[in-house]
Amino acid sequence: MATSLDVARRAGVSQSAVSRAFTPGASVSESMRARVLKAAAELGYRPNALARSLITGRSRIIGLVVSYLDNGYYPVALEKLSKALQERGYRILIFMAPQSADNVDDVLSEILDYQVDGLVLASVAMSSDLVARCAAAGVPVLLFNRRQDDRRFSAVTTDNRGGGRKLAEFLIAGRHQRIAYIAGWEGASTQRDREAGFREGLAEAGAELFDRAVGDYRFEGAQAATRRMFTGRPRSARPDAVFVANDHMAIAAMDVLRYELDLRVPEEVSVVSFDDVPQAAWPSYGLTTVRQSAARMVEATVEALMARIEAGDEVPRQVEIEGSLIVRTSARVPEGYGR
Amino acid sequence: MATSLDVARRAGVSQSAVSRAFTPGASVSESMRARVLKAAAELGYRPNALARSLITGRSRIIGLVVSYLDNGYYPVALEKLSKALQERGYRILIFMAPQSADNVDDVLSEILDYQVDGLVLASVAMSSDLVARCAAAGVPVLLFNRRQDDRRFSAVTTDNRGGGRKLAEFLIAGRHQRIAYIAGWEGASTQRDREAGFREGLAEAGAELFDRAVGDYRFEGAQAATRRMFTGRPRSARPDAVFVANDHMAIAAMDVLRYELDLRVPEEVSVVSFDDVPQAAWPSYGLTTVRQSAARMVEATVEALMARIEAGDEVPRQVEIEGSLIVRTSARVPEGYGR
DNA sequence: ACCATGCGTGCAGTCGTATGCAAGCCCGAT
DNA sequence: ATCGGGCTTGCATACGACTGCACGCATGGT
Repeated sequence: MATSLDVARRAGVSQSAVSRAFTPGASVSESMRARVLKAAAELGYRPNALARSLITGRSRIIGLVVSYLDNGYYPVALEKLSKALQERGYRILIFMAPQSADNVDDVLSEILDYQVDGLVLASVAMSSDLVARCAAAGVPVLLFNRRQDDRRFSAVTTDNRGGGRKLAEFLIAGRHQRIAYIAGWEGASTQRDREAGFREGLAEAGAELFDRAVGDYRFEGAQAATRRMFTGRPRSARPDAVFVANDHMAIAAMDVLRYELDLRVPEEVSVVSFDDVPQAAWPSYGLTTVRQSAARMVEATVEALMARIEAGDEVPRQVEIEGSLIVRTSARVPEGYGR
Repeated sequence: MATSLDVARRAGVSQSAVSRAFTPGASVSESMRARVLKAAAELGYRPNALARSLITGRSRIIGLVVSYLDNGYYPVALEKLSKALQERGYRILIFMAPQSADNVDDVLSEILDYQVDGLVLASVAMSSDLVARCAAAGVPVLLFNRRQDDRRFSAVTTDNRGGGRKLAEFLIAGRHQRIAYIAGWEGASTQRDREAGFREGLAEAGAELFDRAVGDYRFEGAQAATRRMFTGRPRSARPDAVFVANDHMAIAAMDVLRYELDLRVPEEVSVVSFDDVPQAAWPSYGLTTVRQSAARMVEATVEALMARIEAGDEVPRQVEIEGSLIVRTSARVPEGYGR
């Protein structure tokens, strides 16, 4: 690999000149820049990003930690995030978080070793010890799709509580009598907020949860929860509507209802959920769901990160994006919710 | 951030000693190492990976270029790849390739600036100019799920030709009369190989393609292709079986067949495809497909990369993994293909 | 003719860590 | 007591690029 010194020698200039020719805004004459670029092209030279980062203290790398990629929401978000950051000259160093929360700290430490300019945690929590280290290192942390009451970091979420409430109102309007809930992983703020909003919505109509099970945001978890909830009971003791905490689980639940338990959806059971993953729109499912707009969340994420990294803002931001109800075919549609 | 020099001072030793304490296999006494680690812990010190890479010439970063993340196969592969590399102490720098192949070179150049130790191109092609630069930089390139006749880089693929042939045999055995094909993006080797194998299989049974359309490996492309193929013709002029070049498109095709055209699958039309993405197993689709094992492909990928990076092998490897036919419910099942 | 101004350039030091080399130490063998 | 050898340690330099500083030169105004 050619270095800036090689280029300098070939162009008959100093190494500094080469550096400046590649640094936007540096003080170089046009003729000098042209000469350097010519020599660089001949040698196939490109600046070494690592060496540059070492001295500037900015790597233009954003660390991303993700836990589940099987949930269709995250690939979409990742793709958008990556593109948006790429446009601004940043790259993504990606880490898969192990299930067990203990190891997350180890993984995060490794990321920090790479002097990332920012950290995005997608549905992942972090220990307060690590928070302190990030703060000390001046690395802004952004929680994507997770809230933590600690105000030290930025967070971008959907209005999960409001979304939950909308779903409750929708089901109530549909005159459902026995409304159940299949919960996500209880440690997640999305789970807590969605449930809280849902319960609030029911309570306002004088209703309450008919049944509840936990699916942990996992496919198999949702299958098991559905079976538990619907088998071995007389028809009148079974829910006639279920809010499944996210689309990923809702799809699993619907398939169990239809293909294992021979129940018709939405005629016998209405299913609603949250996220609006691409698969939710597939006609086989047609999930009525609350859209958590990946585009808007990513936009807010990038903006918040750039504010801290480039503008040097000190105060973390907490952004909450509204979720809109998308009415499809998986649940009985009440009057006035025309589709 | 604390540096090795800070640690050295606090422990009352030289900076070299600190470096050695963090370098596995270096010559340090146990007592010295303990002393250093203690001081390091007190300061929250961790070696700066960028500085280390600068001097060792190895970044322990693997560049990954992906084009489609909406096809469920890639998230799965990405997750496995990331985990496997993480275990070996490597991280992934990810890049989304734009649709237009022109920009891929720019993107790749940026990756190379980070002195990656290796490059994985998932279903992405690269110009020969870039190939030369990678070779010059000593960066091994691995084509994932794509073949290129250039033998200079390693490639890991499934036996697409063999898989296509298996599907042809399966459909023939099912006594299908009018067998059609919906192609992927014609520039892709997977597309060419799958089609070639499929045609061979048909030819051996004395059959040939009844119809053909192109879906470009895109969801909307497959929908359009299906409509074109099945509308405005009498029943007897419509295919009674379709091989759709991958699951991602097959799902789109099935939904069009069932929900737009009111055709029953598999009773009126059999659908088979390739990949075995997670969604293929969902009972709503139950795709009969050729499994392209992500686990095995990733395993081969990591192995090939490590051979070149760590063992210093010079010769690129071309690995082709067998694909097995997974029989589900989207196609009529002939005798002997018990399920 | 003089000086103030400003731009363009090179020099040299810096970022944080790794590592060849030589010096120091301890130990056992002769 | 002497010597050789192995194990530790520190010194100094290198990796590749950025950047503050000072200097040279051309310019313009008086």
